Amino acid sequence: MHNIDTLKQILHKENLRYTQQRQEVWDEICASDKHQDAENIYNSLRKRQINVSRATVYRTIHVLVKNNLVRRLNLDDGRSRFENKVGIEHHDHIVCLDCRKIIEFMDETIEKMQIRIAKEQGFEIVRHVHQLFGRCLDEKCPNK
Amino acid sequence: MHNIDTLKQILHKENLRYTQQRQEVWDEICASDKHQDAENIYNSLRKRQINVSRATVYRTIHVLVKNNLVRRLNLDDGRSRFENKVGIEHHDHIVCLDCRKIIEFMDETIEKMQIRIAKEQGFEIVRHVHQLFGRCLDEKCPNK
DNA sequence: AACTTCTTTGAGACTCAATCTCAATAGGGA
DNA sequence: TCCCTATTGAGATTGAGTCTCAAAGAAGTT
Repeated sequence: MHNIDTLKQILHKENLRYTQQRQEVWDEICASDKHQDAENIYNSLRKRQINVSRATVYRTIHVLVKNNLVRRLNLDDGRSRFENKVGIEHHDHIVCLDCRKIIEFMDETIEKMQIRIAKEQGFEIVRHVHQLFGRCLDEKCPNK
Repeated sequence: MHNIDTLKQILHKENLRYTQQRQEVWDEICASDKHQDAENIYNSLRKRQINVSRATVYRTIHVLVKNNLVRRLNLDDGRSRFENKVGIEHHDHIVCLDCRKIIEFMDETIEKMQIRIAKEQGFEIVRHVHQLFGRCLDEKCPNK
């Protein structure tokens, strides 16, 4: 399976061992598009009878983030969320303040403009955060 | 002084009392353009012989943020930073990953585009976060 | 397969920003 | 000035995330 090789590859590169726990954490992040936090990931695994500790979940996430398999999202609610990056196009996020629904967006023009703006100020961009917080028009949203 | 009236006004509106501590916290945030965190604000006040507790610093900041006198910045380093918003044009931030220098930027085109993008997805934007993280070319920056 | 070496894991202690508690203090209207 | 109620400060608490260290496990060697 493709996910196994991807993980084995980066673990090898980092001189780390391939373990069942690391595979399970990576699988869990890939299996969901729900921008889970570490506690969710931990609970999902436990619920499926997979023994793994919080410490291992956090430690594995660090490796995955460092090696660009996973992106860390900070949506200003006090905990990090994580999403698979492998085979996924770059995008930013729109978040509903009422129902916490998350929509992804990407605009090539904005992407280019921010690189230019940073360059004008003498910066080489490494990463950026672009998040739009607001209220959605969804019927199921609690503010209706 | 203008800052006193501004604060008295919003405290009155919120049915809160005007106190020396609240004034001092607000003054300290206005006095600096350094995007201070709560601990910095607390320490600066203590250094100037002003008695105030951490709890009061945090509580006052909440009121100021809620009433748009102050903006909370989350620069992914685990604590919030604060900047005066009164009489200040809207802007976003560029941050150097090496020296943590913070530059402000504003682009009217991007501002408009993000409103349009959100609207297309059925969102009314309330606020946004746009941060560019990278490396600056400053001679004094530790990565040189 | 057994041995060896070194990494990883898990349970729980710990950290640190931020929040909460509650008795003592102090606005501010009458 | 009195009274009522909000505010304050010291320290306890919370919660996400990190660290510790003994036990378990990966993987190369014989």
